[in-house]
Amino acid sequence: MSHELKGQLAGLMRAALEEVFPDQRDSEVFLERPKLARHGDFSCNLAMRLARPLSRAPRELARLLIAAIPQSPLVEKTEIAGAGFINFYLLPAARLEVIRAILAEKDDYGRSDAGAKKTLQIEFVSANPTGPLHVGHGRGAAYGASLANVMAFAGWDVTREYYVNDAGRQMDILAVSVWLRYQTLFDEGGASAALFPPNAYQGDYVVDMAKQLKAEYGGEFARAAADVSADLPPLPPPGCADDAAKEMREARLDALIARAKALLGDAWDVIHHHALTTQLAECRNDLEEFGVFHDVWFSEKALYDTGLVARCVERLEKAGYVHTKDGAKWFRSTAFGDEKDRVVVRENGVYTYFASDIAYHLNKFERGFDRIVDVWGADHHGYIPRVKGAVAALGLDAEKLEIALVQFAVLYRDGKKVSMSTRSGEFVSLRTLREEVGNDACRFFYILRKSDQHLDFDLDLARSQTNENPVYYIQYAHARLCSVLAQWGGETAALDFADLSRLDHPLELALASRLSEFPEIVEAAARELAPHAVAFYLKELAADFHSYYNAERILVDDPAVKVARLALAAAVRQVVRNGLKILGVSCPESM
RNA sequence: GCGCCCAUAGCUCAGCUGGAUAGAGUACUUGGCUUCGAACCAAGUGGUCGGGCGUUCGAAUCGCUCUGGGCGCACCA
Repeated sequence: MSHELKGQLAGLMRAALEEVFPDQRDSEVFLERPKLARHGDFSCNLAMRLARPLSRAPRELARLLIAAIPQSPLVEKTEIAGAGFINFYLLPAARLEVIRAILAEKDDYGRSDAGAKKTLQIEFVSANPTGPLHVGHGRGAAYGASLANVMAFAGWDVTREYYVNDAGRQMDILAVSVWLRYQTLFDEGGASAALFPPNAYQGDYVVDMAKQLKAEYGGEFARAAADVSADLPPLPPPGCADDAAKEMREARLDALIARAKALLGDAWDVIHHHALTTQLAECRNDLEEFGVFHDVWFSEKALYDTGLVARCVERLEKAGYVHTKDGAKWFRSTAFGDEKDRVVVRENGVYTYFASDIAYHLNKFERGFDRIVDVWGADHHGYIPRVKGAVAALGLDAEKLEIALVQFAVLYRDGKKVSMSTRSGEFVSLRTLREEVGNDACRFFYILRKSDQHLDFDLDLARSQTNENPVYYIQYAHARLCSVLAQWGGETAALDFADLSRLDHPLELALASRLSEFPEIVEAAARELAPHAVAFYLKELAADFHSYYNAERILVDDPAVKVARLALAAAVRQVVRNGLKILGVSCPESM
């Protein structure tokens, strides 16, 4: 198997090293694939790395090492090149053997046991269920889902999780928004409509939920408009300073929430629950249509209900990391490199979001995962020190927790930035984007740059040039392969016995080498938490195939050559499938 | 002001633990369908890897510094 090729060559080099320079036996031996074909199939820089400790010329060391390399049935020749590279040229048979491995392993080709079946939890998306997912969430969804697939393929036992913020003020704002819209359905004079705050959730989906409530419960939750509006804090006067105005509007919104709770009693919970479950279902449905699935939907509220938040703060207090100041309880995150200490219990006795987040991470650790990855928007990066600090303060191994930051995706329409505020209702939903661009292009576009790179999502470009999207380039290669194999019409099992020595075209050997890279790509992508590497690899694989396809005919008259080329074709198709599956992109047989 | 991220071809971006002449796509120029799918291929034009200093056999990659962008610095979530 080709993945072992690299390992076998490294073994040869190590043997040579131990024979010639036993003192240096601990030096790491790296093999890499040279960029240029005329530098061989694999290259080793060991001689150059040894030059310094041994105080000898690299090329001289390379000569000694090469002389000591054991004979191998894989290697055609070795050479010294450049400053002291040792280049390996493999025999064609060794390069082509990967085809047989792919046809045998099928969907499992590229899978590795690097993760050793250790448990890994990846938490991603975790958007507040207060409205439709938008374009920004889409990137986290595509990244997280592809990352999870890569990690699973690389041998990790992956749990995909969504953290539901169902306990906070944002949910209260949504609930009161729904209720106020509901009120207007029973209010002919328009007094309730005028009451709707500018900082409540404006979207049409809020009105829809209000209508659903009316359909299900009639006027059960309707209250007199005068009771709702009585003695509310005032709206900011015209000309009021921005900061002060914002503060006044938020105070008024909080008063409205308190008023709603007072007027509605238990009915408040019904409305709250209705809004939550409706939005969560929407969100889940949206993600599943996007090919994004979560194994666990974890409720923030449950952390309170089970008392874990309280126990968590107590545990921090016992550990001596909590102090009281200005009536609030602060976690001493400065002890862990944070800029300032952070409040966990407010002056009014209410826990902060941070407190429940500490509890959430404690819960993650208590579930025994070997490794935990949080996928966050990059705007939360300032949050990392306090969370890692809290984990450490709880006596847990903060090394197990990694934060993968995903930069924001900014949407452009007509060359202008599109506003992305959920509360204002001015956003492009993920659903809209998927409908305009298509699921496959959407998944691929999101993943096509590394996660720490800003993503400018040009809607007009994505819409007008979908045929130029690289995803079609790859899918087209797959469709072509399917077409050729279909026209041949034979059983693919027959290809297992192909005489691969009939593949002697340079493009065939190049294609085989490319195929053999796949397991290395998967491993590297998993190691770097970088699924985009798989996308770039597939582009290269597709390019190699298209070149070959245009240069040579597969269905030739000579039966032995034909079967050998079909075996290569089947192997390419298999690897395209395995790669696209990781990325959550479909493999159409025709398009 | 402090902290984190980013800067590579006209544009959009790759570049793995430092490696050989820095690569794709796009745009532009030219050529290839009576032969397995032209949503494809072949060839060409295009670079002070933001600037400077340093580390070493060797730097787009590591360190320092400057410039220019993005984001964050709540008893919000």
